[in-house]
Amino acid sequence: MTTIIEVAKRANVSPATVSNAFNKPSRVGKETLERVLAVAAEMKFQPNLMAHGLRSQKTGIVAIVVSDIRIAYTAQIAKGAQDQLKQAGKIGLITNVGHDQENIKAHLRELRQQGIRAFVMAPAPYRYDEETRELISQMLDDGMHMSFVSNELASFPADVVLWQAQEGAKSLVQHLAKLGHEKIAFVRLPLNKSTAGLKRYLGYQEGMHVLGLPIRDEYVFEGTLDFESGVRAADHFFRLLDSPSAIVAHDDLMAAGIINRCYHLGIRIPADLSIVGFSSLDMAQHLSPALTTVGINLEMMGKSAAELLLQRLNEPDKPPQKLFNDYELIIRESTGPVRPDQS
Amino acid sequence: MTTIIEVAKRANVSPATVSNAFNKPSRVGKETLERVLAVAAEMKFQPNLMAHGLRSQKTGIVAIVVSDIRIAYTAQIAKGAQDQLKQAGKIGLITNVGHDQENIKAHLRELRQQGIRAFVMAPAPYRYDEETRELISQMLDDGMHMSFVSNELASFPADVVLWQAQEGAKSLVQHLAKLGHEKIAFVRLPLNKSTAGLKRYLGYQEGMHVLGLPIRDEYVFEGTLDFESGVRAADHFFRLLDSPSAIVAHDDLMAAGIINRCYHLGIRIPADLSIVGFSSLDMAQHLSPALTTVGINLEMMGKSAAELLLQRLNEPDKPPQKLFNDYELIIRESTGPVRPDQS
DNA sequence: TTGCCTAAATCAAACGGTTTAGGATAAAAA
DNA sequence: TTTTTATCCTAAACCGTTTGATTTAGGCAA
Repeated sequence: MTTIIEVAKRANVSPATVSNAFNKPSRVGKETLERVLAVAAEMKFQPNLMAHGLRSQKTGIVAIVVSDIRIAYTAQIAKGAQDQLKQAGKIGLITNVGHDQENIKAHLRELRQQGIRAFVMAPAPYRYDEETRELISQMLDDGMHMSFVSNELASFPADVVLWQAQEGAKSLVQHLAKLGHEKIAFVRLPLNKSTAGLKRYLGYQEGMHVLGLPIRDEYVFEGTLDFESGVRAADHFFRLLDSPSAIVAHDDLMAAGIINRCYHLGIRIPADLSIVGFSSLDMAQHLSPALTTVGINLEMMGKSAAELLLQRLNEPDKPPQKLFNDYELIIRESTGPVRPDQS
Repeated sequence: MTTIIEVAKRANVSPATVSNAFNKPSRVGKETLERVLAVAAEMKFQPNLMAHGLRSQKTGIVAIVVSDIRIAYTAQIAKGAQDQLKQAGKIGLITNVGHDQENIKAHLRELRQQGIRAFVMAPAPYRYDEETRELISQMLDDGMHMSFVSNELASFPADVVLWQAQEGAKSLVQHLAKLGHEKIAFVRLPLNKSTAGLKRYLGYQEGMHVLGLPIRDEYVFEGTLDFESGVRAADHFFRLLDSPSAIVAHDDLMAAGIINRCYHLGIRIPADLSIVGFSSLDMAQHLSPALTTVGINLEMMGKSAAELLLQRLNEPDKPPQKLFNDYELIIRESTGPVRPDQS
């Protein structure tokens, strides 16, 4: 383990100068700077994280706070953020806080206690409650830096990366319309429960409106974010006298549930019914049929969030930014032209 | 931020005693110990990780080294390990090293340089090459502690947690046999590429042997660990004059590929064909049909690995342990009785 | 020459714990 | 009573950096 002192000796300078060479290059003469850096590189010197953190009260560790790393959605964001941080010489500590609010707060407080001052937060698919938001707000006031990957938290005075969920939903509807569908149903989340849920539903509404199609009450089913909801939604729709020819599901997982129900009922996709979802699952492409979906490059979103954070660390007083990532309509097997007798 | 000094003052002892109370309780009188601990708890004292690490050269940080956190298999193990470590007051740093061997080595070296001395390693689904194994070997010699979640690394003198892959494969074959299947095919990985691949194949062989069923060359297809291989395997089997009535796939992802091919060919599952896989995907349950599979509690495996590591940290000279986790046969929708004309 | 200013490099004191060596006290042994 | 031993506790050094204060060395004007 080469320390700063050894480097200093070898370069004929004091440890302080070596430190400055790394942290405040401007304070060091050009000549010396080069020499020190060269020696450090040669000796493969890497500043000790502990010592650095202890003294400077800045850890170089950025916490990537996620709700459930087991979910592909989350994992991709986390990976993207971690990669980006690593590239900037920082360590991204992926922290799994679950969705119990007490637990979340305890985690955040512990991280703060440990001197971690920078956070990438990706709460989805869960949400933070009022108290937790209060804590976050406090932390921001205390000078911590945070960058959110979430629609929910867009109101905080911090950097946020999100995507045009509403536009995405609209483009799904338009894709279906182009295939001749008019009886398009939607499986949504409770509107007051999730901003993402609302956005997607509004997009559906808007899409239908633009096309001059009516939104029928019985074509909107409200469920929760799971497979089972898809199954129930399917049952609901098929029980209608005039059942839809296409279904937009709030999430891939719900779409998978619908597909499963169709499988059991012998309903052919896309011959009898078209289905689309919103990309959360890597697996969507491996379903049978493979799911048409609106995809977001989650890894890129993680990267962006980390990048915003890094910028902020350098320039703390920059006004908060909102970054919109592009979505992409991924057409796969689950959508096809409407059956003539259905339209 | 309450420091050890404040606690010391409040408890009328020296900082050293507080430190001892936490780290070497036996060195402290019963009376004092209780008082100190009580005061510490009351003040919500948490030792500063940096300071602790700096002085003691033990970080309290355990690196959880995975190849790709985006894969559900990996994420579950990582989560389990992290939870367990957290419970023991340590921080589990999930580190995504990818599968480029140079990168892996660089990562490991960096972690070492940072004073991290304890590792949970879960390389799957990738492997470490000879050079990387050499480095790991060195690190073990240098006194680092490692705990592996992998069949591949069972030969190292370190703790390993694995599962009875061979038995699992056998139980799949037996399940199919009980349903009347005799023409059972297998999709395997190249045998020299992965220990897991070999184990599962051997289990298939053994299962067939016990049942007195022949293993036909044309019923064994060799592929790689992806969806596409499943598709190709399906095509191969269906081209046979006497095609199998059941397929065992090395992995759920391959099984998903087979299912997809059947979907397109109009082959009904399980009426015409039964399919089973090995649990790697959370999504297996969301396929249509839901996949019968051999499941392992990956989170538990992660927990176990962390637990072994923690034990070793306390007792460095314990002989290395191998821990076998139980598997579970999860019967879902993709298997059913053989068609009379098929047997 | 003297004085003043600036830039570059150094010094020494933290940061918040752990560890080592040793001091005080009390109990046990001589 | 004195010496030894064991038990608790403490003072001070130390881990590897950073950081304000301080020194040193030049450059330039007066």
